[in-house]
Amino acid sequence: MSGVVTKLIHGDCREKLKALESNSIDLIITSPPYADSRSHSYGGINPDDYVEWFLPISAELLRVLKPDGTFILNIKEKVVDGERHTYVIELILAMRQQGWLWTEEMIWHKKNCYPGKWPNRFRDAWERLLQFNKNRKFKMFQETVMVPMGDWADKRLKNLSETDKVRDPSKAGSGFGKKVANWVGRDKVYPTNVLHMATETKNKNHSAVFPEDLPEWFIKLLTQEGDWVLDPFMGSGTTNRVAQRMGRNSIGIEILGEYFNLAQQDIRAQGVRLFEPVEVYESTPVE
Amino acid sequence: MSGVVTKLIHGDCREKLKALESNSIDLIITSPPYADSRSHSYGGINPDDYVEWFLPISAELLRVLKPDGTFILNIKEKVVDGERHTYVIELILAMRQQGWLWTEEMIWHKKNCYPGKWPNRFRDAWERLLQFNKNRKFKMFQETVMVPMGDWADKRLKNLSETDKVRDPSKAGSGFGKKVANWVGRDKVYPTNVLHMATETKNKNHSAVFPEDLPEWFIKLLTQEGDWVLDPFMGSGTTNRVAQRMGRNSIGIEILGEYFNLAQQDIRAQGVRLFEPVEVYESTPVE
DNA sequence: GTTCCGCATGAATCGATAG
DNA sequence: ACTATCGATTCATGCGGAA
Repeated sequence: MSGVVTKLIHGDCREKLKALESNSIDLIITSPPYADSRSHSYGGINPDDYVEWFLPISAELLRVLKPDGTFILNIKEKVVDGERHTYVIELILAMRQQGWLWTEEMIWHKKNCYPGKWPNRFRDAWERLLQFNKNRKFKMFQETVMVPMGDWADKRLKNLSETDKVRDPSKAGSGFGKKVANWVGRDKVYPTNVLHMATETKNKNHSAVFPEDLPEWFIKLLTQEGDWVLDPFMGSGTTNRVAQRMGRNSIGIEILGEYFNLAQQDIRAQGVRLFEPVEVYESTPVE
Repeated sequence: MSGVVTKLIHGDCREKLKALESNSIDLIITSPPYADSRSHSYGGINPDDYVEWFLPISAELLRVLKPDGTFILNIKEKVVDGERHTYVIELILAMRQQGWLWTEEMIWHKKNCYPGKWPNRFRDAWERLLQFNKNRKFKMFQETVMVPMGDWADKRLKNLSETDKVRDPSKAGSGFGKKVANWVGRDKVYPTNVLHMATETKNKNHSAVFPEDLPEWFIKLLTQEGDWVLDPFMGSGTTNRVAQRMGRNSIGIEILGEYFNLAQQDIRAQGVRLFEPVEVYESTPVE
């Protein structure tokens, strides 16, 4: 049985990333501190300085990612002076200058978003899941995240008409045609780029409420067993805990001792439960 | 009874907007041709030229909008060379330079999105609904779009991903039940900034499938009866038809004679049905 | 009149082939 | 090498006709 390595690093990712090997990571997935939040850890980055702050980090991430790997960045801009701040879209432009490809923007629809009422806006129920790559070709295992077909399929596919059995080109000349017969016996369809996931309600004393479903979905989609996953803003270790459970090696970096200890504790405990050889590396203990 | 004015203008909005009075419009809502589409009308704007093409138009829109009015821009970037193109986010930055405030970005989740399978991306199930304002203070009537509890619960349940229901029924079930308890006695809730609406597939001879629900939602939220609504890219007149039905005056501009005639026909017919005085202005007839 | 069921339709994208 | 065209793939919805 292959052992799973979960490496936890305590420190500032701006420093610690430099020690990682180039082209060694299959998937980077992280939810960095949004501007002006978690002010106790990374010093409360001013929205206007956010791009400048993040670029050195994304440069290191570009270096450590394998050519066919993927970087998933979960982020959302804050409201500043009644406007959505532009640091996220500016970051996208700057990262492209850096060499990243902006492959896709998926939506995390938060089904149970934070309650509240404001006079001129509604509750914010979504966050960006920005997908960046080093190359147009990258690893993706779509069949691992297929979902059950909608209810319509039962009735629709019960008995097929003649046109269903052949390829029926669209009348509108869009070049689109359908062959319904291909769908018979299929019970699953590919998902879309809108993910419906509730936020985690169990309070982990971590400001970012990253549900386990989220890293799990991307780890399934973008890695195989034995691959390497990195979260440079580990927090309480959700990504690494999921990766360990799924047989992926992972690295997590966290600056705050409080979170680092929490993550280390959880992941060690899970390693024991999993009955499989798990090595937990760690840097100097934190008190 | 107050008459509703629906003014339809045939021509290029880059020209026709100049004739409109400054500070006269309460709500602008439009879905401009996306880059490289509708090539037969606006000449198929190249993605790289999109910002440059749109800025003169948004400048006019800024002029005609009332200080407390709102501009809702429905748009989505294409994939070019395997990447999401950046013209939309560049447009946001450029419009802010022009004097617009980028108040919010809402998501239109298209429940029945275009089918297809590609090796490195999933089906695109969402579009941007960008909200721009001239001032931090603007008109908004939130209570008009409150969702009945039943509806809300129905929609929420429907939008739970199937995997969630299957994977962890107990958790999902209990979470939902708990929430429901909080809503007892309340009959309406505020919506979020994620709108779940299906595209219209009925044959309208118009490529853009703008569901009536979409303008209706924003017209309710951002205008009152007698207010003025503008759609500079009218298409087959969905926005104006809805505005007329809701007792709002409106202006629609369309460059293509085919769509213009379609819109004019529909809106006249509806005016008769509504039993209320409706004036339909039009420019030179199109054959 | 209701419900049921068949079916065309859509702001799509990729890769291969042709000019 | 670079652009233009073409074929392949795919799923939820609302309409309209049938039961």
